[in-house]
Amino acid sequence: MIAKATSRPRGRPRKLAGPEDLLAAALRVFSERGFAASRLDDVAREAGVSKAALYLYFESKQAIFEALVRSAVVPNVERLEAMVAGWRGSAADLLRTLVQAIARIVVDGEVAAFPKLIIAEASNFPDLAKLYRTAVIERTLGLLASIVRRGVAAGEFRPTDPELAARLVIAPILFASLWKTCFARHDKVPFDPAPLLELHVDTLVKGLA
Amino acid sequence: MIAKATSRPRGRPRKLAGPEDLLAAALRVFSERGFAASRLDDVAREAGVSKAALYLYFESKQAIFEALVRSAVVPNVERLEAMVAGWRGSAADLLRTLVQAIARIVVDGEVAAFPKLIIAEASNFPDLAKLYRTAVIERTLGLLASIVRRGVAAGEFRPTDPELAARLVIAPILFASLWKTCFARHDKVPFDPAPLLELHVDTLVKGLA
Amino acid sequence: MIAKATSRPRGRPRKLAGPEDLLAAALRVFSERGFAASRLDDVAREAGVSKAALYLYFESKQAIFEALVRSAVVPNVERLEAMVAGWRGSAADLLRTLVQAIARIVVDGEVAAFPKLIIAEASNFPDLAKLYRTAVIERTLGLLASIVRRGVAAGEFRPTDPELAARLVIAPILFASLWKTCFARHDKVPFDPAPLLELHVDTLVKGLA
Amino acid sequence: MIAKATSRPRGRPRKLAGPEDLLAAALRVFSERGFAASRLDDVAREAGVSKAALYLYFESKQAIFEALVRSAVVPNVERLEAMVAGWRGSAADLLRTLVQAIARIVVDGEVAAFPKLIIAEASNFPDLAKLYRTAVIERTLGLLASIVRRGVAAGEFRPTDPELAARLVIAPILFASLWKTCFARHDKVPFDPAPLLELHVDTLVKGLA
DNA sequence: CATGAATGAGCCTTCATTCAT
DNA sequence: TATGAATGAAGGCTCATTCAT
Repeated sequence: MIAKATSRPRGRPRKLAGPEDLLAAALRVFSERGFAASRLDDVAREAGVSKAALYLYFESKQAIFEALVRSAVVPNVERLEAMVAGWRGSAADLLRTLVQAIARIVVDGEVAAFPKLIIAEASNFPDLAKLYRTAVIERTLGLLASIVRRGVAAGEFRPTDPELAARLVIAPILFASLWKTCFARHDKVPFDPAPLLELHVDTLVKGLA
Repeated sequence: MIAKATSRPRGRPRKLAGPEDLLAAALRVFSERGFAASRLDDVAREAGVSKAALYLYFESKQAIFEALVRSAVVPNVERLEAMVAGWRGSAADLLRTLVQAIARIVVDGEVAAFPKLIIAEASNFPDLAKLYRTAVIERTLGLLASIVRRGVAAGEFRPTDPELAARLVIAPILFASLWKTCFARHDKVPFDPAPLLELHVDTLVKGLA
Repeated sequence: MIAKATSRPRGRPRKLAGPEDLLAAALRVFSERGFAASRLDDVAREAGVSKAALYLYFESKQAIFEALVRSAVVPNVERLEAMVAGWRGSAADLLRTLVQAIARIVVDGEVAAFPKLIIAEASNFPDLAKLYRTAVIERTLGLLASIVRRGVAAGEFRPTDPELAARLVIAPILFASLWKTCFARHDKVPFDPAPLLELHVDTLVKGLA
Repeated sequence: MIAKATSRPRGRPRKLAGPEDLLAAALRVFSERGFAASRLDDVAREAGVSKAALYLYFESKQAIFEALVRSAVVPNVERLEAMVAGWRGSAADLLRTLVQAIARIVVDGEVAAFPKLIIAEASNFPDLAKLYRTAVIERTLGLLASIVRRGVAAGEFRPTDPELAARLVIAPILFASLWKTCFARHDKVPFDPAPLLELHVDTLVKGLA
């Protein structure tokens, strides 16, 4: 939901903590309307600033989007990588944990709209697509592949192409994210990704065993 | 091939058979650039027609999109339903066959861009999203759910929520479609969905057993 | 003076003879305000068209300017060249005639504002400056130099660098043009270029003898 | 050198002596880009000062321009007047000397861009044009006219309208200044005003004799 | 005195849509 | 039926100008 700008006393006083507030506003607006359909006016209003103020911190509309990817998405990937690096249990358990962690980010988190955003704008902004692919997708898939590889090495899983398996792991999470951002609005019973992903991990682990 | 269904007088080479050619052009253009970024100029030029001519058959840009969904996607669903209705083999085999059939449509077919298109525009055109959901997604998921149900009833699969399982079936196909339309352009080795989907069915059937 | 758009019945009917009307309007507006300060809104209003209509015929504001140079200035140079080519009298007489002809174009004519325009925008639009220089200035100077050369050869003038002399011929005409477009507005006695240029030719011819 | 007139306390290296440094910066920037295309940001950066600081000394962008005319141009006129007042030689020699003096200012000097600037902005800033005309042009023309008058009175020149003759004197200098600021950039052989002006004075003196 | 931060107004450009023919 | 010509409504971006500090 897009707020009507936090009421501000009056006049000029406005201390912008920095670009972060603007990015937060942009995240909300882009999530709601998509990138192309978002007007900079909307972003500015959402942030409680003038349109021109956006250009104090960003060179263009697209630059805002790119900064958003870097600031809001990439850190999450790093958190996931740290989690995997420190893991000591079985590959299956790690898979389950990771799936839930990713889902918390990409289905329930504030960046839930990103997959949709990137998919929508990939062809119009190839640079952005490449950035997202390199900085987010490939790193996440690599993480998942490494787990599968670990499971295969440990005899937990049957021999399997880890790159393909990684995509199988991601696919239902992506599905859940997209469902939520595109269709959940009209669901009769509210969409709950948890049982879906539980069944997903169950089935996948069993299927890979 | 789109737009070949409506019977045409045969014989006299018309200037314009009707809306079908326009839709075919729109499909090509929308697939290339996305809906929002496609200019009606482009569609008209691709169809070899004046821009104004589009308005002889369609009320608006969005109406073209909607007609496209109806004409290009819905028939595919009907073909799939027919295939399932006539099936006599095992649920697992049907699943495998159906996955391949869906992938042929949605990954290799000319409507491969539709998932991306719908995802991109769902929030801007809620009516369209609802139409696609009702006419395409839910029918396809229902189809898959019925197969799962059949497999469970036959003892082929362990007891499983068929609605959830249906989503698990679809997810990697959707992934493949989106990958192809959004990222495959920059793949170093050309993206081949076949092995991914094979592994998918293998794993899923095993996991559901 | 910029008119308020010739009253037009009402509604949409408008037959633009072509880009010429737009260029004529642009000439008036640019002459009045200069290129940078002219808004496309003004040009459109002056032409009695919508702003968007300008883009049916020209790619950008600058393109309008360039078209203006080509269409409104270059033909004049060609007329001058023809006049010189056909001349049979003395060099001094030709000089006098040519000075008057140039002045009629560049001081009294509708393109009187061009020297000012080009001078004002030369640094902002180097391409345009180069075009004008090549297509107008150098050709005109070359014309004048050829006359001087002819006069020197005929013993009418003392030996003189024709390129330099050509610039001396032009300078007062340019002065008159600029004075008219920049300062004449506030003259107490209306500015009349004729006696100035007469004295100019007299003095110059005598000085070159 | 601009902005060196107002006495400064001597000794303590101040952060900002006052408006002079700002004007010097403005002169450089305006000369480079022209008035309209110069951003106050550029002027401020060139002066090593914040944009807001400009408003401590000047009311508006235009006010900076006006101050520039007064501070950078007018003193030059006064110097010329002093030179003429003290002259004891022939009118022809004075003419020659004065032409060179003016050219040193307006072709080679740091105010070389002023004619172009004034010409470009005359219609947008009529007040400025009037100021320049009164404070610079008319005084300089008056100076030249007085010399011509002197030469006519002394029998050195034939009877001639001194006001017109003054304009003939100025015209090639103006030409040289404009050529340098607008077109010299693309000259194949570097533009040298000296021979042009030498020929100018020679011819003119001979023509007026 | 000096500035960082912010803004309002404006301009070029685009595009879905319409109308006269 | 079909179109060329035209437009209204926006949207991204710029910049002179102004406060609070």
